Amino acid sequence: MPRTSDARQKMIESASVLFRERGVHGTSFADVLAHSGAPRGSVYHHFKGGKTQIAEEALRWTGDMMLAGITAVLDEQEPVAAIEAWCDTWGAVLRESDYAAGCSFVSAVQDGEHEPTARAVAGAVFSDWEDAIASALRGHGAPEERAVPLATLVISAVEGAVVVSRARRSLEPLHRVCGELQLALGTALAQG
Amino acid sequence: MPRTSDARQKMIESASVLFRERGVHGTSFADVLAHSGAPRGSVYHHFKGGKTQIAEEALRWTGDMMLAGITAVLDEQEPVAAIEAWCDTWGAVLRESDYAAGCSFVSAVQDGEHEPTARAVAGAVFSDWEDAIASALRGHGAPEERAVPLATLVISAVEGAVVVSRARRSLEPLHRVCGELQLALGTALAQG
DNA sequence: GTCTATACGAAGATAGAC
DNA sequence: GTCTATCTTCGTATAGAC
Repeated sequence: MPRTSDARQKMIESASVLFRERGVHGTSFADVLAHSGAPRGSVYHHFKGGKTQIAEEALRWTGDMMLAGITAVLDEQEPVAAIEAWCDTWGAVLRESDYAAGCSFVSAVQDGEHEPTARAVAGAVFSDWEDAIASALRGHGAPEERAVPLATLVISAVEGAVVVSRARRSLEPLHRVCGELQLALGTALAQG
Repeated sequence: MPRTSDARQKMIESASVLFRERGVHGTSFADVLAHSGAPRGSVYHHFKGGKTQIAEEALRWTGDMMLAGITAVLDEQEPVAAIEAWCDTWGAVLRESDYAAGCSFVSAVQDGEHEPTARAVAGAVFSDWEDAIASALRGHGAPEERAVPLATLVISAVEGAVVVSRARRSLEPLHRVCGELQLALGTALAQG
């Protein structure tokens, strides 16, 4: 017999997947229910705050998962190699979804006028990622005053490249940005 | 007496403004009419293709305006200085809108599952910008094989930085990315 | 805890008068 | 060319039965 939290967690994970493709504003409860197979009557039982609440929880869950992935790569590889690992992961997401999926947090920012809570979560998630990357850069010889700016550059450039690659339906923009980012970061680390 | 095209052009320009803040999917006809003051009955008279058509035309108009701005800066300044000019412009947009406004084309990509035409326009617009920037970089000593990748990096990083700055309600991410982009581009041009 | 039914509003689109 | 009115669909949210 399934525990009561199973349906709830399934909805969160389905919302996470759908937000990647359609954004928060573009995803309806019907979409989440169809994708998760969760019972229709349980939505407001589990999420009394409605769409705002499920969006907030799904985005936090997504952000934590991605942060874990980012730190796992940083624990095993040099920063320059880590960039390639992240871009490869994004490339797989784009290819396997035929460019339908992207980053939930970019969508959350765009949808912020309708869902301010989602935009706030995106801000917190970006900060978490930035902290993790800046910390790793310091540990690999980056000049102290450039650790945070370089981390911001990496996040911004990769997120932007995913957007451009989706628009063009090609992995080329992502590949190019990956290569240039590696060159820039390699130069900065060599100077430190 | 106003020419017939006045109301039509006003709707396009209003849609352009609203797309920056709410995206294509998040903007309704009512929003466009309220913002433009255009007569309600004229929507389907001017745009028989409905929302898809007005979105396509407004995005093309926006993209052309922005391309003109990009090339104007490139005609007057060195590439490294041009980056600062673009970031300053984006900073003003963010500040004056209290971080409500961003890039229409990022939104258009996110809304692409509902509005595929809008995503296609975004892809074409990004290509136009890339061509203009790559051409200028070639003219300022960039190695031939890096002109396009560097142009893609500039576009991706700036677009990503605008997203992160909106999420965090701070100009800091944009400023940091601006500085790091200038360093990276300066190094690359010196090598050429 | 899950169901059906339904209220309520928003948004896209159409019809026909002026 | 612009108007009002209306149709339809969709999405959020609630009510009450099982």
